[in-house]
Amino acid sequence: MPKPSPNQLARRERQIMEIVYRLGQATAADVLAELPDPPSYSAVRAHLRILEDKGHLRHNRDGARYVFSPTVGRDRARRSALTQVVQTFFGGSAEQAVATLLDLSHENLSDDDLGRLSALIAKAREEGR
Amino acid sequence: MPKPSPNQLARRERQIMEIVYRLGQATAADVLAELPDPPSYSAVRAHLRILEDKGHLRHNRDGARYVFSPTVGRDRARRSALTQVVQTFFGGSAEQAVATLLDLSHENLSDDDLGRLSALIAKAREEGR
DNA sequence: CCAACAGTGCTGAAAAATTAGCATCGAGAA
DNA sequence: TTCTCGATGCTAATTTTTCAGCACTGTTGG
Repeated sequence: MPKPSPNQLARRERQIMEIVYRLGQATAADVLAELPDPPSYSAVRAHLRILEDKGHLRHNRDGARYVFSPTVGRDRARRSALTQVVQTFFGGSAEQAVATLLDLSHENLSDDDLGRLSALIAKAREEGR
Repeated sequence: MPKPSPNQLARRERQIMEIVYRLGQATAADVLAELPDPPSYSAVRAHLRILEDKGHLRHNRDGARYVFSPTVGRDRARRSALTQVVQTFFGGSAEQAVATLLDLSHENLSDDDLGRLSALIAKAREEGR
């Protein structure tokens, strides 16, 4: 089985994968509701089936319907996505990425949040030496 | 003029945009060299022209050839990309994203890097209160 | 000046993505 | 049980993406 590579996905497929990642899990109806320029219901189901074939999604039955979830674990998907962005937009500099992230959402970060991050960095410095 | 929305791009178009973002600017030959499963030279040029039509790229002449660069400024593209990832994979939690980023590349971060970040956080805490 | 070369614009066609329709199956209520 | 509603699997057709070829233009070195 080939490893799921999000970069190879077509436009709709990618949109759907993002929705499923964002929701954690989703039915065809859920996806349809979130999709921009939504196509028909059966079109969405067709995509879900294809994405399952390709190994990006799997489904569990819930009564009569299928609930889809990503095959790649949450944490791994997160790391993969961040790595991608850091490479593409920050020349591989994680420091720059963190700096931008802080600046980007400093209004949304509470003092506690910042405290925890500060502690994290301190710990990293400890381990680094 | 519609705002360039990377999420609407087709597979090849997105791959090409990522290359141009990574390189900062690029000629058709540059893009071709970086492209996986590379098509013909003229195919790449066709894509570049279309991307320019769509408003994602612009070009400057350099002697005989065109050098393409993104229309969206570097900083804005960075923020947009990070926001996207934070929303999709971290439920909007920038703190979690930063934490993952630190863990992800703590091996690549020098003590100086961490020091700078620490200062950044301290500054954010100052401003926040 | 004037080849030789590298780059461009455009067009038409092959390949892939995207979609809707239809027949079927299963769960739950009466 | 049996009917009904909602969900599924599949297929075929339209639309979009992707691609290569060709004729033309500009640059540059001899």
